[in-house]
Amino acid sequence: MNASHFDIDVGARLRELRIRHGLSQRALAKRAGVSNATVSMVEANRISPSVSGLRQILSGIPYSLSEFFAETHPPAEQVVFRAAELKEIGGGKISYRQVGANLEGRSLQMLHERYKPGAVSGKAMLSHQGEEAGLIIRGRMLLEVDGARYELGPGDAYFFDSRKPHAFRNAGEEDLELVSACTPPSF
Amino acid sequence: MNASHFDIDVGARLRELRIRHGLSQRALAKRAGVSNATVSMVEANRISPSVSGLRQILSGIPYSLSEFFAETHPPAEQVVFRAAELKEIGGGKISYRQVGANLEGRSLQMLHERYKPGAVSGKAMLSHQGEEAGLIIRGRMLLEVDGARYELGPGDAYFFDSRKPHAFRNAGEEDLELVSACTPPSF
DNA sequence: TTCATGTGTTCAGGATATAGAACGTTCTTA
DNA sequence: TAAGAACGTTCTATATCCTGAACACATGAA
Repeated sequence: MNASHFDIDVGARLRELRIRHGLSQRALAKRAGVSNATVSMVEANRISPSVSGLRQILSGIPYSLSEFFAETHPPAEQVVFRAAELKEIGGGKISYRQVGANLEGRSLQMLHERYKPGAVSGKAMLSHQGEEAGLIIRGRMLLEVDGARYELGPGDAYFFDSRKPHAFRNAGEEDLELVSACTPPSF
Repeated sequence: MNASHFDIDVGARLRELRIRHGLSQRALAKRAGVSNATVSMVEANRISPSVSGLRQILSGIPYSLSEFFAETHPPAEQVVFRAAELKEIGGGKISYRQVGANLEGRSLQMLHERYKPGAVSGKAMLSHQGEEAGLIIRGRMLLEVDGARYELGPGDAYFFDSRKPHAFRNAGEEDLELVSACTPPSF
């Protein structure tokens, strides 16, 4: 289904979190209300804890199951991206300039977008969960989300669930310029 | 620590996913290589499956543990936020204007930021995992990430892992204006 | 009706996780 | 040195999960 099923190493992940928070196995066990032996064996992958058991262990850090199983992203390398080197994604009437080079494994995507007058984009229905937001820098935008229409000017912004059908249009005579962000990356 | 620990209902979640994919308990059990009794009891929350057991069940859908435990966000309400109604978060020399009213349960946060000359902000060490990105609209910014310093002008952008220590400073004589996004929300 | 097939649930026994107490090691401090 | 405390690991009885086989109910066909 979704890519990247590099089945998580529960033991290693627990150990990593515990140590990052400066806790010993016994300290964590005490805070969580479980035995230190359990923590030890879970970390060594000698046993596979029940979901409720793992939840209890994590409560001592504290961490939620969602956070525990959230994909771990490799650290970012390049920090600053000059205006000239922003990667051009679109072409023609719409220009998407992406902040960041390789978004593989990232949870955030930011774009510097330019729409020529009359340019339209958008998606009918969406694949995966996510959110997107944007803020208008220059020009006028006509936004349609889930059937409703809005006209936005400089300083105005939007925020919605990516699964809703949506469309963007340059509603003015000059170029439309905006900064958008979405999670997770859609390209 | 982080808010929103509405402990997930494992049984209900599994049942929801199974039915959404048009599978009976037995069909799922067969594909996953477990007994139908297990699926039944897990869905009824009569037992709390081991992590490995749950992983095996999910392999029949298929679903990863990450996807299974991913927070389900309530649908967004308001879509458009006028420049005048963007919620002001900071004060004084730095103004943060947040896109979106209530970010509880959201994974994305976007800010329209203004720094007066000399204004500084940033964090030494970070609590939780996440990423942040930004794009300069006006003015000059001095960015420090993990010890390295960069000067950015209009159109320039940044992207880094939130856990790295970082600081922002208005390095010019005029106001600094930028759009930033981070995940997950830090306020 | 009667049979066949589908659904989800419940039961008893073998497999596995967990608690509590022991173990061996590595420090620090006297 | 030795004593003490902290660390992670290992042992054994008990609690829990998980299977394979029944169970009860619904639907559709003959």
